[in-house]
Amino acid sequence: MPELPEVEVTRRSLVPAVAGARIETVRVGKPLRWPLGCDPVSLAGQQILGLRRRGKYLLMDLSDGMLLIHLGMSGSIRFSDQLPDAGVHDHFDMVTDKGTLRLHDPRRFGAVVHAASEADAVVVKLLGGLGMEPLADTFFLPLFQAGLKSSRVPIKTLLLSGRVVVGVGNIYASEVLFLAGIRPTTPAARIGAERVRRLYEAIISVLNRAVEMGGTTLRDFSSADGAAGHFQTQTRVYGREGEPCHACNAPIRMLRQGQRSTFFCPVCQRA
DNA sequence: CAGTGGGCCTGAGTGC
DNA sequence: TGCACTCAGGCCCACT
Repeated sequence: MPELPEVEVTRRSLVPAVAGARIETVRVGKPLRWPLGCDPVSLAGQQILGLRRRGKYLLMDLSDGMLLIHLGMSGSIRFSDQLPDAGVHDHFDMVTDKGTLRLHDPRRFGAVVHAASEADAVVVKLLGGLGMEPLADTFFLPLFQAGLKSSRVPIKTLLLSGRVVVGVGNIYASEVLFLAGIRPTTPAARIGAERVRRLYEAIISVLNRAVEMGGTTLRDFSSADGAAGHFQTQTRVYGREGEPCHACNAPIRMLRQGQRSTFFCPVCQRA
């Protein structure tokens, strides 16, 4: 589910709830992708100082150390002072004096990982290879251009890898390539400067708009206060195989790249 | 070194 | 109704 917009929507809905809260107890359920890396009891008494985001990771700053939270494919976070008893897919509960933060994740590709500090080896391992933040003012076109130039991988695959720019997942990758008029299979290095610029701008505008619309809710994503997103009504190509392109009426096509489906318009995306 | 594919999990949907 | 199979929003890691 969660690509950058969904994680950012989660972060924004969570900040007012958790900022300054004091942790009382932590309960972990079934194993997630990685172990927590600390005794849950050691988190009790700590204060939540802030909640940042890096790519699709949420970074929760504590009075001593931090937590890296990833939603994987099926994760979502709720925060409330009156949650029901934990269900079979609720694998992390953090009770604070302001309410309970709960990670719900049926597929358990998500994770909550403790790090002693930003310099902790686990932070380097998980965040070290990440590309530029597309919604930050550090997302520079020349660097983006250089990143594409140095790779012969299909552009869709490169976007998904997060090595050049982070946060563009399977839905938004198809969408931004459509807006830029680029075929998903085109080797990144072979895209002309003008189309690279259009792609750069499409990434910024699509992700921003998705955040404004509360993210994409295909199945069960919701923000921390339970609100569903609406961007799924805006997708031009994703999930529309066989349906007419909104721009030219040609049927949208689907193909597989690295076990992930890609949607594109064969007419609008020629280069 | 760059690039590819397997695997981690569960649930929903499809076709027989 | 049941079973086998495919697919789903991500990403690390072993391999070529």
